[in-house]
Amino acid sequence: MPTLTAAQKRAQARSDYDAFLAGCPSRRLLDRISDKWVALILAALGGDGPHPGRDGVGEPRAMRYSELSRRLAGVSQKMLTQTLRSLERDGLVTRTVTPTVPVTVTYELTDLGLSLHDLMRGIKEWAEAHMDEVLDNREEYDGRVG
Amino acid sequence: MPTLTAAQKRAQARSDYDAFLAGCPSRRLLDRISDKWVALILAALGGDGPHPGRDGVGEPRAMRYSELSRRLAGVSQKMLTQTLRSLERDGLVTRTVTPTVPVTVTYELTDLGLSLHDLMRGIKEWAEAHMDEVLDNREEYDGRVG
DNA sequence: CAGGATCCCGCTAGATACTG
DNA sequence: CAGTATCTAGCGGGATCCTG
Repeated sequence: MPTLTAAQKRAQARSDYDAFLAGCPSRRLLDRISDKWVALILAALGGDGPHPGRDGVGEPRAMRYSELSRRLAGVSQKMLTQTLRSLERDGLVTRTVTPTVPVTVTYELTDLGLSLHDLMRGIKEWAEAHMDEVLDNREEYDGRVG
Repeated sequence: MPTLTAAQKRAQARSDYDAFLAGCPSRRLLDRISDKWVALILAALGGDGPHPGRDGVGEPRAMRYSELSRRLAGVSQKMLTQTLRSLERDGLVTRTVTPTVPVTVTYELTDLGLSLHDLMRGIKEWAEAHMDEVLDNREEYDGRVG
């Protein structure tokens, strides 16, 4: 039997995935990554956000748990831990434990996570950039319909 | 007093929005658009998905309610209607009622919606393209952690 | 055809308390 | 510091019935 490389098998399988189909695994994956905490965690680890003198763009970097917790204002420990675990399981972030005392845990994007971040960053920035336009649209809609 | 153009006001306001902040409106907007139904509706209206002989890329087009309902396999009327209303209110899609009998309703992307679609399409395609990789990662993680 | 209105269940986010 | 464990209220979301 002919041996397929991983890349070949992936190319083969890719055409079989369609998120429009209810039963397709990619539908569930899409659901997982369509999450505000995922978007914000990837953005944080990807180095987004206001940096002094650097106009909101930074390098991907490792961040500690508490650092993330502070950055994602309002996130509960539960959601942060839970989302990080899910991302780790899917291979989007790595979790590194350094046996200091107290223990130090850092999270970092994998290459796979970085590839998603490049897309997700756009979403977050879109939301911030078009906020006013959306607000205007809502006002107009509510006045027209409401 | 100096008059600001809409573009200037938007540029001014943009720097005030930060989805990392819990109270920022853009956080809620990010939450709204981080939704699998939003991703799939935009993808559908943007002309994504398998087209006979066209390798999954199509033109943006108007779609009827029932058409969308069929395309997004497994979506309930409630979620479809609800999501479409939200998108309409935010100015991402237009809703056009044609007084035939029975009535015909079509949805179409606005320019704003189209701009988001360009980003969202990437997410859906990412999920489909990297499904196998993620599946492998999960298997490895589950075996390692158990 | 394209929804509106209701009922209701399940899961999940959030708060709280505890720990290595 | 970086979580785990537990509990609960709330609502997301599906099912169902109805209508212009």
